[in-house]
Amino acid sequence: MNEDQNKDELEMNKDQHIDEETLFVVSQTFKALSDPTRIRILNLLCSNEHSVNHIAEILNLSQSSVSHQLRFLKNLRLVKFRREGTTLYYSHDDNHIMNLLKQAIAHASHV
Amino acid sequence: MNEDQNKDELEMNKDQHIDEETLFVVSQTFKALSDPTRIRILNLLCSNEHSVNHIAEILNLSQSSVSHQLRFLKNLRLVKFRREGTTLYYSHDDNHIMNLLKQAIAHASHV
DNA sequence: TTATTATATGAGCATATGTTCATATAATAA
DNA sequence: TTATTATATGAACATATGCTCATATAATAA
Repeated sequence: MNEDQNKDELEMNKDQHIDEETLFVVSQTFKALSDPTRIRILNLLCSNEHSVNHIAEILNLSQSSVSHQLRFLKNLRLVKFRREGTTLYYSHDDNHIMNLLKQAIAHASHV
Repeated sequence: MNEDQNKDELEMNKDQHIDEETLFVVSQTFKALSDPTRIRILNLLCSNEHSVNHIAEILNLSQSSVSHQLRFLKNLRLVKFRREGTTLYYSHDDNHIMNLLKQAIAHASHV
């Protein structure tokens, strides 16, 4: 990572008008992270890939619900999957957003 | 900031069960950041404090809508205000969350 | 006091969201 | 082929959300 570039970008957007597209992407991204089920799924995929049924079992959710939420996350390119026979193994696909989630969890867990 | 402590905290929550309270706080926090209107308000408060009417004028929103959203943000302690006569000047009140927002905007604005 | 200015609030409404249920699809095995 | 396993999908439903409108409240001025 280039920390200087990052710093400049943060500075650039300081109190500046946000264009429509950026506003939409940011709101959609945070919307993805605003639901407890999706947070639990992403947190589970933080380190390892998991199949749909495995996610459902571990988190005590219905297969349908997990599948719906994974589709949601995949549309935003936050997760990806690989196939092995009839099984799909999902994993996270956006290190930057996963890092935001980790930061928020760390921040919240010691409030 | 203590980067080592931060790193340890991130590591600690890696692929670990999130307790209910943390899950709730994290989801609420991201929910606050998931609405375009609230993002625009927080972005405006990023550097300077502003009165309710000023926010409404600049962002072309109704006074009522801004007031409702500010109440929402204040309940989550993301903003605070000071009084001057009949005017309330709002400002941001959580550097960590503001930083998450800046990161997301920076990330989205050069996709 | 009354009037004015700034903000807060509750009700109502249209839309969005997350879940369940039933069923469809896809890959593989028999 | 048919059966099985894993996953995806659409409809329906209950709840949540964000806005507007009308009005209430609070501080100050006249």
